[in-house]
Amino acid sequence: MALRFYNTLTQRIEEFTPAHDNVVRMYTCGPTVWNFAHIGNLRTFTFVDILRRWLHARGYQLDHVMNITDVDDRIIQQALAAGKSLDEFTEVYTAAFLEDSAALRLERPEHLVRATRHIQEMAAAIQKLSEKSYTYQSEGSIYFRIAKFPEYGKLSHADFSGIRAGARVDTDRYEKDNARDFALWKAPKEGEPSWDTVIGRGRPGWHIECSVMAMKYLGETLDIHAGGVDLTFPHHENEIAQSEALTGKPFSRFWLHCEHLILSGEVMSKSLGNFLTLRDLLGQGFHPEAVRFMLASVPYRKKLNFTMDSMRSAEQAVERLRNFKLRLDTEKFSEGVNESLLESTRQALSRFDEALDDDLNTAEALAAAFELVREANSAMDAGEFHAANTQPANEFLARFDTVFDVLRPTGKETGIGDAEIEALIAERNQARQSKNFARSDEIRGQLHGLGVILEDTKEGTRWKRR
RNA sequence: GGCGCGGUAGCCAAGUGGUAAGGCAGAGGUCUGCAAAACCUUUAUUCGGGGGUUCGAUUCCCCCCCGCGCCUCCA
Repeated sequence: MALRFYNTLTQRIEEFTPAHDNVVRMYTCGPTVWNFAHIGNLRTFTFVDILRRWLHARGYQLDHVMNITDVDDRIIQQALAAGKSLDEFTEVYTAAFLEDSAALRLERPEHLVRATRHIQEMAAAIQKLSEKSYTYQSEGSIYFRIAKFPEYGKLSHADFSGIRAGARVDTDRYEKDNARDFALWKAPKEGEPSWDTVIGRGRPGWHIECSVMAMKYLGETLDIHAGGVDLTFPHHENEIAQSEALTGKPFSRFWLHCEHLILSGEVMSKSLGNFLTLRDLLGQGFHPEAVRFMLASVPYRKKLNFTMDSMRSAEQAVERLRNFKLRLDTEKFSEGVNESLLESTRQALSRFDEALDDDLNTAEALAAAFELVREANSAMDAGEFHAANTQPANEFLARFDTVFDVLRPTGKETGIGDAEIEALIAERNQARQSKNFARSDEIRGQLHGLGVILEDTKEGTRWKRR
């Protein structure tokens, strides 16, 4: 079956192909750089990465824009409190975000764009919306009038026609005609950053940046727009309203939303104070690949229940896969081929592909991988894994790793080179021969301290870094 | 109240109208100088509860219970 995704817009699973040629035009909402990203944020970015990689594996080229929101209320507030300029302040967290992304092996989008570098374009877009009478001014700010956009609500599937301010909507705070109207442009305030533009001095509202930057780099209709579920409303709904009011064309054909990461029964969030950063986990000794595995292993439309156990579990699971790879690379297999295993390998591959085609079912894809690992291990144990089975197995792992990318350990400065390790192992084996177990255990312990783990097998000692 | 998601073994978690994937942990075993590491085997008569449809439901329908999210800044 073909590649298909659940589209929030239609609430259905739909077959996906790009609208034009072979290029997928995709926009995903990136971080607001006012703090470190927590692993809930990173889950969404990992989902985007898996999406990218799978589209790529399926033969598509990518033209992907991710924004960095570097101006909004929280940022301004924090920067002010820190006594820093907006740029000085956001630079720190932008760099941190890029570091985290690199640690998690998230592919870099073709365009990583910053809101503050597109202020004039936003102003121009707002001006155009005003010319089309989609806006009104109030106390120096400019609002989008949703009553002018009848399709408002089509993404979140809510009916906003019977307009009534909800009990929890603070109607006093803004001078708005309708509680759901949203700010396109905010009046300048003393001590806050603002820009001079064709529509006057001020700063942009949150939603306009995505519409403007998406269309600037990708055109009026995107193939895919993705982000976290909590952005569905109002952010993405507002993006649709603005963009489609502007162009009269559908803003995006597909809308994909990643579910939340849950910690102790609640959504991980800064405001609840129950958040963990990647740095926290790495500080506890977890490997970045294990974090990546943990985040990728639960299909994106399911809530991910985070526990320290799930972290340890991920760590072990990655190790199991690597051990298999190590065996494949180091053991000597007799000539010939195990036909039945060859067939299993083929089946594992098609099961893997089919799973990811099915709205990125990563759990199912992993099951295909682990089942093959077990079968191949059993064959190896029984001496029924033959030389000609090596390449197909390696090809499977290569396919697996183009998406999951966890097999290669993140290089650490262990302070010991391969040759040195080999030499110590040779010395240890001599010591073992002469029953000098004190010395052999000493070497084992020494290497262990350097993150090198020895495995004594029938075929001799092999080692791996951990 | 509106919209949406979910409740499957100790934990995480797939899945299908035809009799429960996978990972971790646990138990047993193989290997080993001892270990470690690794590998293998094993672990839910049962899928929140109650009805219904069906030859057959965890999977479809109805009701109920529980948890969560969005509806306000939020990945």
